[in-house]
This record gives sequence, C-alpha cells and structure tokens, in this order.
Amino acid sequence: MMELTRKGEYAIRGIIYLAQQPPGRVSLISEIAAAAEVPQTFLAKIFQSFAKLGLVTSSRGTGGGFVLARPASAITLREVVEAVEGPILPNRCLLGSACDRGGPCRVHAVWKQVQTEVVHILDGVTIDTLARNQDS
Amino acid sequence: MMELTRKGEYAIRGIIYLAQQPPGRVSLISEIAAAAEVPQTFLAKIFQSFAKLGLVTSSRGTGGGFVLARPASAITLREVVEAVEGPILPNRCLLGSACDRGGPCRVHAVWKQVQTEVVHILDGVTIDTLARNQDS
DNA sequence: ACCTTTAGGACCAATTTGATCCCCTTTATA
DNA sequence: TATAAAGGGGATCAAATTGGTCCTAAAGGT
Repeated sequence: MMELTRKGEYAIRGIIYLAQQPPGRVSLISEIAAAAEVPQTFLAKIFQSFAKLGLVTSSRGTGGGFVLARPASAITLREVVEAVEGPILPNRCLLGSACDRGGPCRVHAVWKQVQTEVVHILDGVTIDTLARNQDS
Repeated sequence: MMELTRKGEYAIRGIIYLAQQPPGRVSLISEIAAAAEVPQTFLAKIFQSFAKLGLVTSSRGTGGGFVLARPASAITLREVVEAVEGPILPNRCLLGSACDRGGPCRVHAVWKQVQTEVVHILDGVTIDTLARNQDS
C-alpha cells in the first residue's frame, strides 16, 4: 500500500530533468519526455498541472517550453507529488474532523500522525537535492 | 495520495469489534459485519486473510466463527493493514535495491525513510489500544 | 443425514490509472 | 500576414484495481 503511481514517478523524473538544466534554459516537453523516458503526451498533462500550481513557467509558440518557476532549492518533493497525486491523506476521515460513522474514528489520530510525518519528510527534500545526486 | 482503501477500513473496523468481545468469545462473520457496518461477503474475505496470517482463529460448523488468535495487545495496526493491503511500500523501487532505470533512483532514500516512519507508527499501535478508545 | 458456518474460486460492475488523440490558442519569425 | 512551432485542454479509451456478489465445497455440530 501507499504506492506512488506512475504519474507521480513521471512527475518527479520530469522536474528533476528540468532542474538539471542551466538556469533559465527552456526545455521542450518532447525533450523532457525523451530524457525522463516518459510518454510525451502524458508528461504534457503533468506539466500542465505544474504550470497551474506555479512550479514551472510555460511559454507557447516557437521557442516556447518549460522552465522552473523557482529555484530548484525552493521546490519540495511534497509539492511535486501533491501536484499530481493530490494531498497526502492516508485516510478519508482526515478530511473532516470526524468520521462518517458517528464520533471521531479510533484510528483518526494514527492517520493524522502518519500524514504529519510523511508531509514532514517530503517537505524536507528539495528538487535541487535530488537533481544533484549522482546520476544513474 | 496514500489512501487506505475500503478493504483496509473494513479490516480495522472488523478486528476492533472482535477485540471488544469477551476473551474467547466466538463471533459469527454475520455478527461482525452487522456491527462494523460492512458488507458481509466482503468482510468474510478479509477475515480469511486474517486467518491465513494467524491474526484470528476460525472454526467452521455450528458454534463456529472467529476469535482473535492472540491478545489484542499483541496485534498491531500494521499487521492488520498489511494483511489486506499488502506491505507498506511507498514506491516500487523499494522492492529491489535499485530502480529499473539504471542505478539507484534519486528518491529511493526518501521513500525508504517514509516507509520506515510509517511502519514505525503503525507498529506502535495495537488493536487493543484502538478497541479501548471511547466508542463512537 | 442434516444443518450451520467458514473456505475458496469464479465472476462482475464501478472506479481509477495510464495513456492517446484532436483541435484550439499563443507566439516567433520568415 | 502566413505559417510553423509550441503548449492548453477536452474527449476518449484500454487496462488495472477496487469493491463486491455468488456458488459450491469442506468442516464440524446435533
């Protein structure tokens, strides 16, 4: 359980590639897709989400493409993952203060703790860090 | 992301009910399903998994049913969740020591950390604790 | 024998995931 | 002002997963 989907994997691979480019360099989606080994049309959707959330800046037309909207050191893994997978919510009952079957559910506090820990870990990792690791 | 499925929810609700019964008392699947408000046939499958993993003991025929195989204080939330949802693996690459695209993936260490933390939290919660919480 | 109760497999519908396609808009430049 | 080069966004679709039912078999009590 708790598996990241392909979408999440692709998102991470794609944005890491962007982070490895010289600052300000515009990358085509086709280029990113090829480098990250991800289906291009699928990655395009992912980068649309990034753009809407302000993680990357997109420009259209000739010479267009994608650039990081912020320094890679200011983009966290959590932002990237949540951009495509939605918020980190281990259990539905974290959505409200109470579960649907009456009072607060017994495991509520546990899931809350899991959520907090995971968010904390992912917030502590920036794309910059990931991009600088020895390449594969 | 990281959501527990219905199956996981049902599993927890069901085993908590069992834990709330007087020690040694045999419960019918129909009884558990009604109390936990879970589809009976679906819960039956879940309890089959529990039985195979030795979390509960099942007996057939008249007077048969389910009992906890161990004290509720010796059954962790992790065991219950993993029984029906599979192992806690935030990313596929935790399965092997390396990812499929060459060397160890950049985020590998992060997912490993997430896994370790989540497992640690869920290992620290027993069904007994959950069963004793004020009821809803 | 017969009834009760779980075991296990086959099966099925709904949802989610993973992707593709097509047309539209934007933009640079010939 | 064409025209080619991008990304934007919706529709669509197949595969996988989830959530759930049904039926028959096996086991155990009376």
